[in-house]
Amino acid sequence: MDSLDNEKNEKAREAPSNFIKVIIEEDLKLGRNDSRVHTRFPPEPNGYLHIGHAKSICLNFGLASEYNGLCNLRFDDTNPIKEESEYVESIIEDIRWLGFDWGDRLFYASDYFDTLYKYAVKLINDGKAYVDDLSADQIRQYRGTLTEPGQESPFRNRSAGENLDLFQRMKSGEFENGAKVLRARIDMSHGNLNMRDPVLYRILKAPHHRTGDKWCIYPMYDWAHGQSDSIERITHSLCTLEFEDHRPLYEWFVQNLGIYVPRQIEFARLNLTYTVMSKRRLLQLVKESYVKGWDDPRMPTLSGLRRRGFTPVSIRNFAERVGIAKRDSTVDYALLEHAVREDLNKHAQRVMAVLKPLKVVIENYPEGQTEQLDCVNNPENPDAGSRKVPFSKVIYIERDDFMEDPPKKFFRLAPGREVRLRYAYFITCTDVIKDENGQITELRCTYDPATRGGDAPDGRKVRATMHWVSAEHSLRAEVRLYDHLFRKEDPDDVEEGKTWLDNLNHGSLEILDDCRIEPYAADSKPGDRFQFERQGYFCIDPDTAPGHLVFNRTVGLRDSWAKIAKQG
RNA sequence: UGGGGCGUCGACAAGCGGUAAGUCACCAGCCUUUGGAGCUGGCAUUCCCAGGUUCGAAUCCUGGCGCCCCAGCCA
Repeated sequence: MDSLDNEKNEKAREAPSNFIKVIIEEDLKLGRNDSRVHTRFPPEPNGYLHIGHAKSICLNFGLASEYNGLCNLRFDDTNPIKEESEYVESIIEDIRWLGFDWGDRLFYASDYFDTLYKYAVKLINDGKAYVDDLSADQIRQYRGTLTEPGQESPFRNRSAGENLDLFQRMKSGEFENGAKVLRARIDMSHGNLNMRDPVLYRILKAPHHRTGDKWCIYPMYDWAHGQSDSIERITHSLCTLEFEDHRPLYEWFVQNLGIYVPRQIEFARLNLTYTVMSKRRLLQLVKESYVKGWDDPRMPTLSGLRRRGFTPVSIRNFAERVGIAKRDSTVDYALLEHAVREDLNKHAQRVMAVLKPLKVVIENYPEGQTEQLDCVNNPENPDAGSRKVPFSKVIYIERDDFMEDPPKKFFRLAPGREVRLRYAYFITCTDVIKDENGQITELRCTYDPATRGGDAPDGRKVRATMHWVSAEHSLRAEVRLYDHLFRKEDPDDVEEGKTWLDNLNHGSLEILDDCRIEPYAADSKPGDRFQFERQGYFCIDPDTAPGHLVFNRTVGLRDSWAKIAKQG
């Protein structure tokens, strides 16, 4: 291989560029931040991580590794009412699973509560913050509107001494929830509402998952976030678009405090078709039992996708492919599916499983005989080797693989037609047996002993190759098929008076409890992944118990027959 | 006559004054013991619109139009 080819290959493998990399490279070139790149992923522990967070995680950790920098994990735990340690644990597990490592740099905004308090005192002393006695309602009224300026609070001009005293007493619990707040003293007529004397602290007599009962006042996110980044000396604070107009406020804080100024860059959050991504909505789906939990395989949560069978690599590749930009966008769910198929195709063990069994008796096959046939484990990877699969007189095939009166383009089994049983024999359907209702209960076929392994010595061709399972040797299994959680690409596309919940797809879960799988799967463990030949990728669900296999369908194989059938 | 953003193929997304990358989806063909995978080819004479600058504009200027975010003591 010449060097040009090498160069080409390298180029092809390179992660795509984006506007944030351009900014970072510019900063590096100018020697800013001593040429450090230090990012962070700052989740609030009030819910489970979803695929949208994965985009941000891959971005932040990816950038750090690409530029030999560091990425911290920091929990933004400033609201004890909504936050729980259950969530911090799940978040840690999910990020690790995705394949990222923050070394010893696991932080919490609550680590900085003391520092933040001191910063607030400094602002008070500088006449840049004050204690306000207005109620929440009054504060809202005084704030003005989008088009009209706000009005200054009557408490805005208290002396530094009085403010200090009041603030200290807020801290020690002297006042009730909501009685007072600490506000920054900026500009009540600013066009940017965030600059109209934002609240810094509120009184919240609630125990915190880490600081316990130590605090009666808690910092607002806006007050905590930028300073936390500053304290950690984050060079590039990446966040989503809605924080764009908070940036001037964050800069006002760190500049007036005289501390390190991180650079905030905003990018568009991920939206995916056929699902919802807001934590509020995901929480509602869980709480109101529209799904079975945060890790329901239909959920776009990382725990849901994991249980569904997605691999970390597939999610990382997906995150890379969606790109980073500032434009609001909604990514086609098919891109996510493509990413798993791509990974699983290369790595998943092939196995034969019949989802909807139809009994087939091979009349000329010797009664009581069993053969062990050689089957390839993964045609994409010769090193995966092969396995033996038992064949016998009575087998099951897929109901959908037989049609009594087939349309022109249907190549599979039909009366009088010959097809191949994968890795086994050619069989020809000789008889169709039905019950009193006319339902097909069984097929009679003959086989050609000369076609053992699936090749006809006389060179005769068949149009179809079908999967099968020996009735006597197969294992019974439950298989859960999943479809989109919502019927519409955009769940918010509703008629007057309806809500996104009315777009829930009630057929998103289909349970098949009489599936048959070849014995190879007998010892599989939760998380094991397979390709069921001709059908899709499946993984073992944690509900699996001894003697009761449960599979989740991660994603189906692309199905060109389904397309043809649909067209009629 | 509030502020902040954004408009490039059905969906994402490069492009940074030199004549529209790539990916998904889709279509056609080849190949095939998975109607899978793979391979080949097709898929924006044009970048929201209108003017202007320039030899040359998706890129620069002017003016429109459209979409998103902000009035939590949530993050």
